Amino acid sequence: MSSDRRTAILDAAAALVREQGVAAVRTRDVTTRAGVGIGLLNHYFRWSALRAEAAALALDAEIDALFASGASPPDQLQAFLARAFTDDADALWRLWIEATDLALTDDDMARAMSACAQRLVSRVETMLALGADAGDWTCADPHAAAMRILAFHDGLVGFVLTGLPQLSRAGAAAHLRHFARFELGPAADPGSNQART
Amino acid sequence: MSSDRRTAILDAAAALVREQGVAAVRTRDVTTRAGVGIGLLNHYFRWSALRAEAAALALDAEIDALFASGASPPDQLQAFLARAFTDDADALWRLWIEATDLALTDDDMARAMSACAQRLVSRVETMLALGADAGDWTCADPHAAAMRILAFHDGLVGFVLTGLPQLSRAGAAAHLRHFARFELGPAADPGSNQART
DNA sequence: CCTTCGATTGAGCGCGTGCTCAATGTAGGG
DNA sequence: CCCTACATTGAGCACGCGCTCAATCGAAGG
Repeated sequence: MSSDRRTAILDAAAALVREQGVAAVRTRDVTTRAGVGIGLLNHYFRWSALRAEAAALALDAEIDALFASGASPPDQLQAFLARAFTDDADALWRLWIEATDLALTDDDMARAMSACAQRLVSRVETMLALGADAGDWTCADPHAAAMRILAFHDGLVGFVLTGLPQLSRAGAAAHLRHFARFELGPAADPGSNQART
Repeated sequence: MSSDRRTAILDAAAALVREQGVAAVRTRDVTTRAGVGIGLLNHYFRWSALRAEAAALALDAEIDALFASGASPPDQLQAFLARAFTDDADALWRLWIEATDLALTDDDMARAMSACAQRLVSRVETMLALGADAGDWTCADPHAAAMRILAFHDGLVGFVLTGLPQLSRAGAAAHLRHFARFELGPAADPGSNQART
């Protein structure tokens, strides 16, 4: 089927968006990368819709990778905390920030990001709930706790990426662990020492 | 002195930026509002520099208003917590988010916002330190606490403004109080008796 | 008065970018 | 072999927007 080219365009868009963020990518970048003519992109997509779909693809893939279904809740939490401030995650968070910002004025992006955000919250929420059930930590209200952890996480990521105000990766990571301990109790602290057995 | 017109342009830019954010305002909007020709704006400014200066003006004024020098630390904290999620503050936070985003690619904005952010942190920091000295609450590391509170605050504001993920103003306010209690101890939250919603 | 010179104006330029559309390619049915 | 229908192409269009620059204004000095 000829939708080879269609998916080629979508994949190229997702890859570029993942690498450079949503703001920097142009239609011509996508068609060049996909090896097709400019017209074909507009035959299959509107740019705002393609851009939104590409961003959602890239982010969903990342979210899925982060919360690997096989891992135990403490391992998932550990992965989440560790992944937050590594430099190879910069492009990802930058994408998140730019997409969020675009969603303020772009309806397609708003729709796509709404699903993404929903998904992320529910992943964190179920992780927290499962961990609480398993006795890994205590968490009275998983949804509220997920919202708080994500809010704090977003704030810290913003500081690290923009430098407004300046905050080192190590400092941000320490703050996030500090907060996780507060939310989930001392048993949940994965960083200082693996005391749990 | 002819710099009447210059300051008229700057004031018009600051007012527009305050009302509509940095992303939506155009050079022609500013010259129209200031009642001058398009050429005069370019005679006195480069757009990126004017936009950055206008944003800094608007934000600095707001920061100063928030931390009125006469108020006691607990009053200042209450004002900060209360001001976070009123609807008339939406435009302000939207401006903050857009300016932060722009700073990623615009050097002028990055410089201006760096000073702004620095200022905000130091205001919160001294408020926390003064309150701790006065026995209003306990705070071992005012700078770190200020960074954490602001990070959490930024994250919540982002959620409320973008709806990604959805979060009510009331929920956000409750979370912020929750966090303040975590940072400063129970003594810091006058409304904490029935704060949970 | 005239001259000079900075302040001021706005039509128009340059450029980036999403998108159009007539032209061309190509595969399948008759 | 033609015909039809869809895939594909890319030069060029439309539009927004920051910025230029020749022209004009106006006040101060002589």
